[in-house]
Amino acid sequence: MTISDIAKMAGVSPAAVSRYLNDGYVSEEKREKIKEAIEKTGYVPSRQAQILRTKRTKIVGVIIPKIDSDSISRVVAGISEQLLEEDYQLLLANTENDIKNEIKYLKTFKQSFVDGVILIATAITDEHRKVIKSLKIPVVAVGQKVDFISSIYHDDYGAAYAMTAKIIEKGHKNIAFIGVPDWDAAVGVDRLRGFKDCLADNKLKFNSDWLKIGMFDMDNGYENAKKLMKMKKKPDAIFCATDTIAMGAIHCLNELKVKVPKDVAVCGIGNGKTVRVMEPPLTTADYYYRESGKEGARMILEKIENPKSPVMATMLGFEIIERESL
Amino acid sequence: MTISDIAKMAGVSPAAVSRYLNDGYVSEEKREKIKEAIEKTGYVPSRQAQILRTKRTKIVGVIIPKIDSDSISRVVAGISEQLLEEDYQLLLANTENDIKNEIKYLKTFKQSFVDGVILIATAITDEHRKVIKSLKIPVVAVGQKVDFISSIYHDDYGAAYAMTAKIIEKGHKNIAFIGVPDWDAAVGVDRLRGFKDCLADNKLKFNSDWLKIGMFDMDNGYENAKKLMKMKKKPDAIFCATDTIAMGAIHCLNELKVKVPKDVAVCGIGNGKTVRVMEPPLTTADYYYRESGKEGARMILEKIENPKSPVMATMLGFEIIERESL
DNA sequence: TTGTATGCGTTATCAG
DNA sequence: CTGATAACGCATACAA
Repeated sequence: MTISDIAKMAGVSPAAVSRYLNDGYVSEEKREKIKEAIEKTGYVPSRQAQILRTKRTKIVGVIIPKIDSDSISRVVAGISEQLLEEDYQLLLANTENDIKNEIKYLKTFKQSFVDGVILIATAITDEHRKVIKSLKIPVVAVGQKVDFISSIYHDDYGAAYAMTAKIIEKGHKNIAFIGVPDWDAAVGVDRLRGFKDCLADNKLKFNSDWLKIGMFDMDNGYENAKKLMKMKKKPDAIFCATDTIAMGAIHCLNELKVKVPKDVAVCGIGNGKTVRVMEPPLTTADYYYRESGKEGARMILEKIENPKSPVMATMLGFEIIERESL
Repeated sequence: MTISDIAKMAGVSPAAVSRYLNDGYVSEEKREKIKEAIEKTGYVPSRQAQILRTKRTKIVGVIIPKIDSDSISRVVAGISEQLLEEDYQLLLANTENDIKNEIKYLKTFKQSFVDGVILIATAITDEHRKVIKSLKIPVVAVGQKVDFISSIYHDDYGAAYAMTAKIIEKGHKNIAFIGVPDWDAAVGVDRLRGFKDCLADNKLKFNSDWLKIGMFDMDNGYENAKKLMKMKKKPDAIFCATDTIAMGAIHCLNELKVKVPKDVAVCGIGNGKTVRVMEPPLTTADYYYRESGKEGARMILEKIENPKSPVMATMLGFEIIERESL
C-alpha cells in the first residue's frame, strides 16, 4: 500500500493524497473519495519515506548512565510521559556508566537519527562539550546545570543547605557527611557546598575527618558509616548525599545497634521509592524527578520546533520530607 | 555530504562507493581513493536512506508497563546491554500501565518502524493476540509465558513452591499469602499455585481467609498485613508475591511491634535492590531479571536475522536468598 | 570489476 | 485548487 495506490483508487494524484494527509488543501469531493480509499485499505503512510523527505524522525534520543536506578528511571518516566503526549518517540541509550559510550551515542545521534537529545549525565567533560557543539541537533541536559546548552536541574545547593539547617535545628552539632566524588558537579560538589555553607552560617566548624567520599551505592553508606562509628569522636548525625547512601548507612547503624535517630541521626536526598519503609523511615528531600523529566522533554521539543530559541536553565525546587531518621 | 559527492571526489561511481561501504566488491586502487575521500570529509551514510532501501532499522522496540520499577528497569538494563553489543538501538515505549497504550504502540510498530519488538506485559489479552499476529515483525515476550510467540520467563511456580517449602521447613504452619490479581498470569496465578501446591504436598491446609489480593505496590503489603494482624487467628508467616509487597508488609509489622521473623516471618520474590537493608533483611528469591532481558534481546535478534526460526520458550531459574526475615 | 539506471514512498515545487 | 514531476540518499540488477 503506497500513496500512489490510494491515489489510483480514489482517482486522484498522489500529491492530492499527500495534501489530504497533511495540509488538507483539497476539495470536498476528492476528500471524500480519498478518505474512503484510505479507510478501505487501512493505508498508513511509511514513516521512513516521510523521514527521508522531511528530515524529521519525531524521535528524541535519551542518554542515561544507567537505567536501574531509582532516580533516573523516574526521570525517564517523566520524559516518556511528556513525549507520549506530544506524539514523539523515545530512543533510549544506556551508557552503563561508561563515558566512552556516552560520546559514542552522541556521535551516533549526530547522523541526525533523532531530532534532539536529552542528556542525563553526571559530568560534562571537554569532550562532551566538543561533540555536543558539533551536533546539528539540539541537546538539553537534565540533572546538571550546563552553561552552553539548555538544562534543567535540581536545587542541590539549596536542598543540602536546608537539610543541614534541619539537622542543626534538631540539636545536632557534630555532623558527618557521606558523599560522592567531585566529578559529579551536582551531587559531588553542590550538595557538599550547601552542607558546608550552612555549617559555617551556624558557626559550626566543618570536621574533615567526618567527610567521607565513595560511590553512588549502598556500600558507600554502609562502609563509611562503619568507619565513622569506629572513630574516637563520633558524629551524632550523618548527612548522606543520596538516599541510596543513606540506606546503606542506616543498615550499618542498625547492625551496630546504634539507635537512629537517638544516637545518630541520618538523612538523605532524593526521596527514593523505598526509603519510607526503612527502619526508621528516612528523612529526605523530594526532588520531583519525574517532573524534571517532563520539563526536559518540553524543553527539547521547544528547541526542536524552534531551533533558535534561547538557551535556558531551569532550576526545580525540593521539599524536605520529615520522617523519623532525623 | 552524499554518496555521490564522495563518488565525484574519488572519481568513481556512487555504486562503487556503496559497494565499498557494503560488500566491498571494489579494486584496490579505487578502494584507496574512496577511503581517502571518506576520511577527508568525515562522510557518514544517511541512516534514513539506507532504511528506506533496506527496510531494516536496526532498532528494536521495547514495550513496558512502567519504567520506574525495580524489576522492569533491570530487565531493560539487560536488554540494553545486549543490544548495545549487537549494535542495535532501543526504542522504549512506556505504556504507563495502560493497556490501550500497549495496543497503540504495537500498532505503531506495525508500520515496520522497528525490526522487532520485545514485550514486557503483565497480561496477554485476545486483543494482544490479534494485533501481534497481524504484525509483520517478530515479537518476543519477556516475563510471561506466551504460547504463540517466543518467550522467556521465570520459574514462578517453582520459586513459589520452593519458597513455601522453605517457610514450612522453618517450622511455620499457618501461612498467609499476599498476592496480586489473576489477570497477571505469572505473579497472580503461578506464584499462588506454587504456594498452594506446596501447602497441599505438605498436608497443610490452605486457609482462604489468609489469602489477600491487591496491587503491585507497598500499600498492598502494608494494608493486608494490617488486616491479617487484626484477625483472631493470625498467621505466623506471610508469603508476599513480590518484594515490594513484602516491604510494605514488614513495614506494617514493624509499626505494630510484631517481631519479624520471631512472631511472623515474611518473604518475597524478586530480590529487589533495597530489600537487603530492610529491618530485618528480606528473604527472597533472586530472579536474574537482567539476564532475562539479555536473553530476550538475543531471542529477538535471532528472530530478526532468521525470521522462520521456531517459536521457543525459555524458563529461567531462581535462587532462594536466605536473609533474616524468615 | 565497474557504472548506469531504477526504485524505495513521500513531500515540495510549480505550472496549469 | 490540482496534478506532473523532481528531489530525498542510498542499494542493487543489469549491462558493459
